[in-house]
Amino acid sequence: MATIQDVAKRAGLSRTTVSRVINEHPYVTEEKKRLVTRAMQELNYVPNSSARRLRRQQTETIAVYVPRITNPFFSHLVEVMGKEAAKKGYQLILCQTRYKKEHERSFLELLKTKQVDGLILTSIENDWSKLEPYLSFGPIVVCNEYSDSAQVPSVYLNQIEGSYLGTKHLIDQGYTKIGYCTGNHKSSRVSKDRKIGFLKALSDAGIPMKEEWFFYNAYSVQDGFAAFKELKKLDDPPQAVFTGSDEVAAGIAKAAFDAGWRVPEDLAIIGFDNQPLAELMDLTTIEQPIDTIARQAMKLMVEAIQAKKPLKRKEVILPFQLIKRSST
Amino acid sequence: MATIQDVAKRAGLSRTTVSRVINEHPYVTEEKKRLVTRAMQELNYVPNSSARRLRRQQTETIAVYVPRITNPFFSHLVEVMGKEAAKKGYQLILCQTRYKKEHERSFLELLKTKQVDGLILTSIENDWSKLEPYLSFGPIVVCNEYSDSAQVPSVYLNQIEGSYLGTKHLIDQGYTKIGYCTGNHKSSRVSKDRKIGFLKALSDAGIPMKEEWFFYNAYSVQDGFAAFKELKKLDDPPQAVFTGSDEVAAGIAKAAFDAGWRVPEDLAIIGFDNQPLAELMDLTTIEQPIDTIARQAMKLMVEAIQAKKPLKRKEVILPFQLIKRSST
DNA sequence: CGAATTCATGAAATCGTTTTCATAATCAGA
DNA sequence: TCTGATTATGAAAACGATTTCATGAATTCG
Repeated sequence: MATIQDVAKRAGLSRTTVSRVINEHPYVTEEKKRLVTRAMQELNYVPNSSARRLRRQQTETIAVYVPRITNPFFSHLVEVMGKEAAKKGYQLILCQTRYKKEHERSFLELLKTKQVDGLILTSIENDWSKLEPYLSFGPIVVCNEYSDSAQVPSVYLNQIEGSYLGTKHLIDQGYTKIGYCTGNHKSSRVSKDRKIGFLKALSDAGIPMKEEWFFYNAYSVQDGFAAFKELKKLDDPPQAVFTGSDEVAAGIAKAAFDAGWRVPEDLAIIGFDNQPLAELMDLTTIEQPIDTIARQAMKLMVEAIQAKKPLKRKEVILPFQLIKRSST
Repeated sequence: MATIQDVAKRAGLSRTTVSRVINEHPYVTEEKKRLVTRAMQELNYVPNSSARRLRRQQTETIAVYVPRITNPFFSHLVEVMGKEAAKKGYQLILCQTRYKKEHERSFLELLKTKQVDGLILTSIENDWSKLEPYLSFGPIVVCNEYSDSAQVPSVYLNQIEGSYLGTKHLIDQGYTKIGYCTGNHKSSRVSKDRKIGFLKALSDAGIPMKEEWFFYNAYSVQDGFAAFKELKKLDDPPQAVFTGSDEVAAGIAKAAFDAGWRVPEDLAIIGFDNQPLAELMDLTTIEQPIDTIARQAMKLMVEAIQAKKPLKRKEVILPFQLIKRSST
């Protein structure tokens, strides 16, 4: 492998000048520039990024935390972030926390050991107090998930409004017995807020809720199947169900259909995210502007890295949209 | 940020000894080991990975190329690879080529500039001759996609067999007018082989094909909708259709259903991949052992990196499985 | 014309590790 | 007790870039 020294020798110049050409510094004559460029080509030279990283103290790499990349919501988020990052000359390191505190923490070392310039968190497993100390090693941007105590920029949606919107829609359609089927992850602010919004919509309308209409730990299509199985057994089942994702909604819809129930006559269902699957299954759902979230978060991150200023708390709150289809 | 020098000073020892403790070299007394460990803790020291990379000439990072991470087939692949990589102490850099030659090429620089130890390609856009030269910079493993000329390990499935299996199934069910709806990407060996297998199954059974029953450039649910629209217009439409993905199959099934067609009576449909969506829509499909592919590819990659021997051509060919559901 | 800028280049320091080499101390065997 | 291996440690080189500093040439300005 050719080094900058080899190029310098071949061009009959110093390392410094070669470096200047590479980094487009001023004060290099056209003639030397040509000499250097030619030498680089002849030697098939490329700067060694480890050396550059060490000297520059930056890596041009950003870590993105997601629970699991197979979750379409997160893969969509990552797709857009990857595109944006590439545009701005950054690489993306993918960190799957798999909903585990330990995994999340283990990836934090990336920032500490200077393997990445910053962290984008799309989910938070640990208490913020556990993450906070890492801020001294580089910027962190939170996106989708959020935390009141986090003194960093966050791009998110007001999930209270989102679930309120969806629940209100069910109420407006005339349903009064409404179930709730979500992940309900303890450490997740998103989960908590969705529940708050749901309950608020009910109480605003003076509609009662029933403990047995709550189904938790539902993330996948399979979980939707299971939830319907429970629901079906009830003496007094809900007429409609609010879910935390299109997968869960689709699972319930499919299971209901297989059991001979009609949607929405026997059971109305509302999903969340507006994934391709929701269109396929004709599910009413609540759309989150994933592209915008991703782009905003990446923009904030790059700004933070380049400004090298300490990050301040800052909230970018984006709107939801209800997509009405035939399942409600 | 504390450096190894600071630790050495605090412990009253040399950099060398500290380095030995960090890297668990022999010949350090327990006493000094304690001294060093304590100093590291007190200073909250972590080795700087850029420096280590530079000196060691390796990055403990692997690049994975996928067309788009939102494609569930690829996100599943990446999920498993990420898990395996983490287990073995490697990071994953995600490279989305977006089906573009230029993007694919631009990411190749990662290997050249020593930002990653190796490349796993799950799709190939450029001719192998364009990629070949990069082998001198580090190992490349091909996975899912394959190329006859590539002198590297490949983990893949014999797509001729896969599509033959699916098509044969349609024929066995009694269908004689069979359509074909896939991506048909020119540079993709997978595409080519699927078509070969499809045609072979037809010709083995003495069944004719018709040019107007071929639909190309179909990747998404939307493309499935469009394909059905075309299909519906035909005077003599096929009775069954072989597709290249569950998304496309689902799109066709949905469009058919919306148009009042019955599946499979009016149109039988077979998908590919066995994604959750296939179960939801009750689609017969062909399952690819994604977990195994991913694990095998990652295993080969790590071996290649650690052996530091030049890679040889090697083929790992895995079996398909037909999942029969109600769409055929 | 002399002084002050601006332009152009290179030598050497620097980034923070790991590795090689040298050296001293300890231990085992004859 | 001497020899040779083994254990334990540190000084210095190496990894390959960028950046600082110094210096000389060319240009501008009063």
